[in-house]
Amino acid sequence: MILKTDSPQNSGHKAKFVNNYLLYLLAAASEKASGQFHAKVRKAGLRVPEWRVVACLYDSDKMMITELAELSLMEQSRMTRIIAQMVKRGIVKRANDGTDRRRVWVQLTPDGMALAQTLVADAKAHERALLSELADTDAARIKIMLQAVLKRLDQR
Amino acid sequence: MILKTDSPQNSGHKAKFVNNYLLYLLAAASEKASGQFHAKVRKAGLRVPEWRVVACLYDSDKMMITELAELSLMEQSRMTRIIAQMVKRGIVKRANDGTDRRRVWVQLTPDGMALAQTLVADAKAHERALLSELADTDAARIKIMLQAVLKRLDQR
DNA sequence: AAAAACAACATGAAATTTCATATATTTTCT
DNA sequence: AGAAAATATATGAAATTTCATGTTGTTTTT
Repeated sequence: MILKTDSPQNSGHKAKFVNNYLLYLLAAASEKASGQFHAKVRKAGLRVPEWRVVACLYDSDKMMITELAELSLMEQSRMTRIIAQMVKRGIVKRANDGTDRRRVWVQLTPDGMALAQTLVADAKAHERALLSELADTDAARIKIMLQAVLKRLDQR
Repeated sequence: MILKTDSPQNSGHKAKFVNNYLLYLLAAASEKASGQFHAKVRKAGLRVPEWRVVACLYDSDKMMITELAELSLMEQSRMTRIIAQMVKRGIVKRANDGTDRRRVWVQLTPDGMALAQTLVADAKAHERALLSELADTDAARIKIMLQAVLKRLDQR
């Protein structure tokens, strides 16, 4: 019986780390799944962080800078500047809070809302297509699973 | 029978978009799951993109800039500059290819390798802890699922 | 009712990132 | 072989991001 010799690259049988590492898989899945849609976002004239703001405001109609930052997974000072730009471009507006004068409420303008509706519809369509591609895999239940993961992560 | 009135915020029964949107769930799960470990990375003196390089090189011992960029989910020009910094700090070194003079092979230095070993061990421990927290959920199978998703995404 | 602690947002300055494009080298095509 | 296309990396310049900290306003303590 003839034994195959390992190729030099492989001689040690060391299992690859990265491609089997949860945090990498999550990051890679996120990046690659988002790629296509983010191209659409840019064609609509928004950058990804701005799209996140728009999507958040589509759900809530007004949010504080801090809330937007947390939900959009960004730092507050960055969000402040992103909002400033979006105000200039007429996508959102800022409003004061009647009782707590520290707060800034951010809302979509009519233009912003139009953008939001278009892009959310696109996002839903894109998601349907993506999920249908995955339908025959374990991956079909991925959303439920990710929601469970997030719940755990938020609990700690 | 008394019917509850909706709170104003909730009066259209509009289902929230963001928290049920696959691309958001992926991004949020990735961010939040990584948070803790990335703090360790920074304590070890690396930033996240640098840790990614180190992890890749732990697996492969030499990689081209382009390969590193792709696997680390970054753009090539950014990777070029990150590598330049890491060379200065003695974490990696650059080497030429004998036949193709365009290529730059990046390798860990002994110091870099030591760092890699420590951090990969930490990463594995952190992953074990994370997965054990999720063990009683659907989420336990998340890695298999994500690998399936990535396979699909890479196929297109 | 001060003082202290906390919370929300803003901002300067350094560093990083992006985008477009340049340069050098190899491959492919005709 | 020569031209054209493709590949690998580098780089200038503008824009964004980060980090630390400042400011203002509110809540909690004592």
